[in-house]
Amino acid sequence: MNKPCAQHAHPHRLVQQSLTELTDKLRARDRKITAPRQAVLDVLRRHAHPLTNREIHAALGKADCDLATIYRNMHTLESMGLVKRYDFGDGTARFELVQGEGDPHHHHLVCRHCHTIIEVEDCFPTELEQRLAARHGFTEVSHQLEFFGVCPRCRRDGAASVP
Amino acid sequence: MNKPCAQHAHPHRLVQQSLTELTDKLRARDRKITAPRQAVLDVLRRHAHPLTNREIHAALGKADCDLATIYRNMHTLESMGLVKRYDFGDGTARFELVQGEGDPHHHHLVCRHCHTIIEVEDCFPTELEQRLAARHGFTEVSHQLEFFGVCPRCRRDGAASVP
DNA sequence: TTCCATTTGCAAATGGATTGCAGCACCGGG
DNA sequence: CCCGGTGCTGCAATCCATTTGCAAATGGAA
Repeated sequence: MNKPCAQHAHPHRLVQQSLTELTDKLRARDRKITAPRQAVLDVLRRHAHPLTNREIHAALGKADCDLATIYRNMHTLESMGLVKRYDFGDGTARFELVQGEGDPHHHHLVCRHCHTIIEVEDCFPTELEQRLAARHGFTEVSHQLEFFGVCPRCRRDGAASVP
Repeated sequence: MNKPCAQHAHPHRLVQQSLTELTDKLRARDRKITAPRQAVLDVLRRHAHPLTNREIHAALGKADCDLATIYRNMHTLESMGLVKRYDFGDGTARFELVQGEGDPHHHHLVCRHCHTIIEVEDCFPTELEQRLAARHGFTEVSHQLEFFGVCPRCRRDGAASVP
């Protein structure tokens, strides 16, 4: 709670939940098991990094479904705690599957040029968060933290990666 | 650099720069001193918290100018380092005047209901930032951190403040 | 005062996200 | 196994922050 957490924890977040498990979670919450929903969960399941709704939509092959449906489902899944929303400050939300109950939230290190994403297991702010809550009488406190920079590759290639 | 910084630092960020000083900064960077620009700076100068472009626009009284002009100027001022952009995750950017050279960036604690903003002087992540940069070979690293919660007043009033 | 690059106002265009609505599908009860 | 109600979906329209094209207006150096 006060420590820098795992130093060199999982370099990649691996798929840990089967589609069946995820489906069960839907069922447990009285949500209908629909094709679009399963397709979305399956896409998220096989990606280690946050995806935008558009990326999810593109990743759906033949299971294609309406973008609006994806937007709606992401809200649903988020409120159910199955996915977590991240904001990289570029105006589009990104979603990642939550790995079970005690999955501690994490942060990201994003390349400003090629948008490569590195998962960051460390998390300091929680401590600060407690202090702030106490000092200002706030409740239900949470925080959002992301890191930005230029990755080794983009630095080498010059800033010509993404205009 | 490794410490939690000031514990009970300035509860409010005060106006520290005169309009003249700000204007001089524009001049120093070969920017034209125009009415809209001065008006915007003056509005920011007299507000202790981040403002959205729309709020700035509304705050301009007779000095009214086009919203697009404000958007363009905020980009300019940001690239000049005169203002800093903040993202509270609600889809609209907010800007705050940077208090001179060594003004250490800071963060905010925002009420999810009434959107009250509390300036947070503490800043931990810089340390983590260094570690991340080193570990992954990233350069020009920066971070963005904001806290969210429910303020004492909104908790009392029930979640009826903002729909 | 003159000239030109920078700015501005206005209107149209973008792009992510949301919503109204009618039709379809999941799934518990019969 | 079939039926009906509630929840979902597709589609199109809409919202809203932000951006952009363009011609006219304006700083400010010569």
